[in-house]
Amino acid sequence: MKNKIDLRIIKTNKVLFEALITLMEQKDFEKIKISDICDQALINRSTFYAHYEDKYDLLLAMINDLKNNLENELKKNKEEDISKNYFMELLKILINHVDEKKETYNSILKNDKNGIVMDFLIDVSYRDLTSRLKNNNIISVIPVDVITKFYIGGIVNIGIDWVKNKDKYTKEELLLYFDKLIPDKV
Amino acid sequence: MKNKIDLRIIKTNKVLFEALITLMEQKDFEKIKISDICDQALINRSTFYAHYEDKYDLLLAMINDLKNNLENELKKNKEEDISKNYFMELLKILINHVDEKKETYNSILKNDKNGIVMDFLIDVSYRDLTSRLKNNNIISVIPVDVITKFYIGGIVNIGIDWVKNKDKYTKEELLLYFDKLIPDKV
DNA sequence: ATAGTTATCAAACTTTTTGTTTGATAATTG
DNA sequence: CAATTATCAAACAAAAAGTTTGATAACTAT
Repeated sequence: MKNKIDLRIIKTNKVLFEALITLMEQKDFEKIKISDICDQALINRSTFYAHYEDKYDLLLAMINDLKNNLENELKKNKEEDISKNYFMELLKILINHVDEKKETYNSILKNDKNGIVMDFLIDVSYRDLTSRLKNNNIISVIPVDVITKFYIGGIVNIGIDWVKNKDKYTKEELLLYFDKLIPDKV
Repeated sequence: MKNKIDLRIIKTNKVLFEALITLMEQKDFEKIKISDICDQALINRSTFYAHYEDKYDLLLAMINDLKNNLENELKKNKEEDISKNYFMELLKILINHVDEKKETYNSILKNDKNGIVMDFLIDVSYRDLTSRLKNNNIISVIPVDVITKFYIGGIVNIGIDWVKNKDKYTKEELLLYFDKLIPDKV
């Protein structure tokens, strides 16, 4: 009784993800029909319904997949000393992760209405960001989660710009900008 | 030959806007049917099509209306000395504007996929924000529009939080937070 | 106040898209 | 290789999107 996942399922998911990304590059999510997705993915429409309720369900699955991917990436690179301030390390991993999946992120960010990407970035970076800000004086005046939202908002907004305009500046410059813009310990 | 706008048109637009806002408070934009909007607005479906192509068209019209509204607000309050640094003034007007239309902004921000609100906030505040940052040393290291995107992103992200959780902190506190978080001239 | 204009309406209709069901077939697993 | 099951095509039913019509009521302009 091994619980191996059927290869066909994996394959179907893969082509559906790819199809949706391709289509989202071309047009607005609103305008994409389920039949468009199936045509692009070369699968039968009834197969789509065997896996997902609707296209929004598919989008959420994609975002979730991305999140898991990032979390694994972080786990791999971060079994070290917790006391240290790893925020810049985290940003570096994050930037590389986004860089490798630029098309996906570009498509998704355009359609991430409820800020799900924003939310999981907050999730992922909350601890290290507050750690970086710990001894800074602003933290005594403003609620921590407000500060966090502020800097994550800034990071994501620059990130969106970077993803959209791939070649305006390099990964290294991006990282440098973040370092300058986010206050360090005093 | 006066070109007065027919009252019925104004009225229809009004009820359509209100209907969409009401529905967006209740459910996701994706799930809202045009017939839902018409039912809520108490108008005939063919009347809807006489005005808008689809519901997305309606949403865009609403956002545009909001933008015009804000721009008028700013014009009224800013015929003064240009040389002065008005950024905090601008934020104050902005906060009041959003506060007066909290429900609308709350609904729209949930569905503003392409960052249209973000874009028009950048439009509106670009000049005064760069003016505030002018003599700050970061501006020499990082491209101006990158810095702008960073701080606008932060402001909007806190703004979203504020709009969603109306009573976590007051307008005055919000303004104070912005003042602390956005570096001033040296 | 009224004549002329036009936005809205109800109702019936076509087209598009969604969602479901069937049984046959081919791919995968153990 | 036998058993399972995901995919398929094809035909459906149901829901939603758009369109068209001619009648009516609301509005504008004189």
